Formats: sequence, C-alpha cells, structure tokens
Amino acid sequence: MSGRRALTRNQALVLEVLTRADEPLSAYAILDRLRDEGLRAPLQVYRALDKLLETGEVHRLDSLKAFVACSHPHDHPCTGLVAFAICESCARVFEFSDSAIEARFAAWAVEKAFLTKSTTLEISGICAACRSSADGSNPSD
Amino acid sequence: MSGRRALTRNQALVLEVLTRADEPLSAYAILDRLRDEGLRAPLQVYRALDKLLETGEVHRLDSLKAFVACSHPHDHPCTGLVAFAICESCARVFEFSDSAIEARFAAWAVEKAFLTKSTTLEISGICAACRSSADGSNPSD
DNA sequence: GCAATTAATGTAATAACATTACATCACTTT
DNA sequence: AAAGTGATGTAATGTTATTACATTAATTGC
Ligand SMILES: [Zn+2]
Ligand SMILES: [Zn+2]
Ligand SMILES: [Zn+2]
Ligand SMILES: [Zn+2]
Repeated sequence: MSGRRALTRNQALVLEVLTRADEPLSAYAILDRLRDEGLRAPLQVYRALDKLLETGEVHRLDSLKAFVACSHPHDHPCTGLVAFAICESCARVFEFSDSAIEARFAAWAVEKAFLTKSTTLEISGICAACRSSADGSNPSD
Repeated sequence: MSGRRALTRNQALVLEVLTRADEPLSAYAILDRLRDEGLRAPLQVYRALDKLLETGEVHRLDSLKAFVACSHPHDHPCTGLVAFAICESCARVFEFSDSAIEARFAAWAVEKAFLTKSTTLEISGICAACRSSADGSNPSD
C-alpha cells in the first residue's frame, strides 16, 4: 500500500464515526459521538481531523463547517480536483471529480499566472432521490 | 437601474467598509471599523451583511469565513456562477465567471438529476503579482 | 536497559464566528 | 390615532476553532 499509514487511536475513532455517518458532521458532533470512547475535548477531534485532512481521508465542507469521510477507496490519496454536491434535504454528500472542470480551472490559472494551492468546489441543492419524493422527506428513511 | 434599492444606514456603512478594503474582512473586523460610526454589536453587521448577500452586492468566502464587496459594477445583480481566486500572500481576491465551468457543472447536475441552488467555488493560491515578487511580500505595499 | 528525543494525548482556557430573544423606534397604511 | 411593517439596539447565548501547558507513549542512541 502507498498512502496508507497507521492511524492513532483518536484518528481511527474519528474516521470511523465519519465513515459510519451518512451526513457531514461538525467537529463537535463527532466529539459527542465519541464521549463513550473517552474523548472529552474539541482539540482531540480537531487534531485527528488535521491529520485525516492532510492525508485526504477526510474532507472539510467549508459551506457547512462540517467534515465527511472521503468516499474513494482510499488506500491511495484523493488526487486532483474534487467537488461536492450537498443535498439540502437529506444532507447526503456526493463527491465527484470532473477533468473538464479541472482543466478549465487550470486554464484560468495559467492565463492569470495564478499558482493554485487548493480548491473548494461545493454545490448545494436537492439530490435526485429527494426530488423524486415529492414531499422532500429523506428517501432512505 | 434594476437591482438597485436604497440601502439603510448600516447596510451602506458595511458596504462602504468592504468596498474600501483591499482584502476580505470578517464580520467582526467590519464591526471594529465601524465602532466610530456607532455600531456596537455583531448583529448589526450580520443583519446588514444578510441583505447585501441577498442582493449580491457582497459575497461570503466560506474558505476564509470572510466577506468581500462584489467587484462587478453592481447596478445589476451578480448573475450566473461566480468563482473566487484568493491570494494567500496578499489576500487579494479575484472574482471571475467562466461559462465553460458553469456549463460543466450544469451538465453534471443534469446527468445526476441534481437541482442546484447555490455554488461555492474558491481557489486558494498565489497571485501573479506575488509570484513575480520573489520574497512573496505584498507587491502593492 | 536507560537517558534523550520526538510524537501523541489530555485538559483547561480562550478566541473567533454566528444566532436567538426581546424591547424599541421609524415609517406606512388605514 | 391605531395597526402593521421593517429596521435598529442590546444582551445573552450558541457554535466553531485555537492557544497554552502539562503529561504520557513511542522511538532512537547508547
Ligand atoms: Zn475524497
Ligand atoms: Zn437528498
Ligand atoms: Zn459578484
Ligand atoms: Zn498576491
């Protein structure tokens, strides 16, 4: 394996909570779910998140101030530009990449001589499942 | 004029501060700059920002938790998809639109039957001016 | 094995960002 | 003038994130 590295206990706990969750969680929501495991302070969560963000195992959704586990197989890092579509109704997040979008951003950057370090691409709206269930209720419930 | 509507005093003050600033400002930074004008509470700023965001006269940069005045002529609303390139060195923000990117996102949404309500597109990196000044110092200072 | 170093953890306190609740004031409509 | 509406002022609180410092665990060099 390439990007895989041993997780510390706290990192493993945080990643597990995020992986189980079917919606983005705030750091404090993560903390609440880990009280039983002995976690008591926000910093324990934020430290774990920092590492997981570095390795790409977790993503932060700036528009929600919340975190999600990467939806990719993740024995390898998340490469290239990543975008997220966030359903306002069921809170599910759809992670995707699009090389055409990536190329277009790259072209803009070249044209403007802008050195890109990181990108935040988030779309908010209503997912297909929620649209087809007329009442907007969560189709998975 | 079309989208133009009278601003209240607080809205005008907040917009003026943001227009003058050459970098994004947090709500509390705006408040600090308006103490002399009599503003005392965060809510006074947030209320003004809410309106200005609605009309598109101001944008929120989620990745910075900060606000910028729209860089467009703004006797008309900011239409279509808007993206921001943010320089990590000089903090300047470059607002731009790209119909190709917009089309690509629209295509993704159609394919996935996702109903787009809003988008957050932010690029963080180093602007041309800061790249050409080797030390990374602010070229305008 | 054991001291020195480094990485991870625990805890408390605080900073930074944002909202809720409620009372008041100004303007319009009737 | 009374009622209704929108903006304002103020206080309190809620939410998100970081700083500071003491402790413990794992690693390295001897
Ligand atoms: Zn990912
Ligand atoms: Zn949905
Ligand atoms: Zn704009
Ligand atoms: Zn710059």
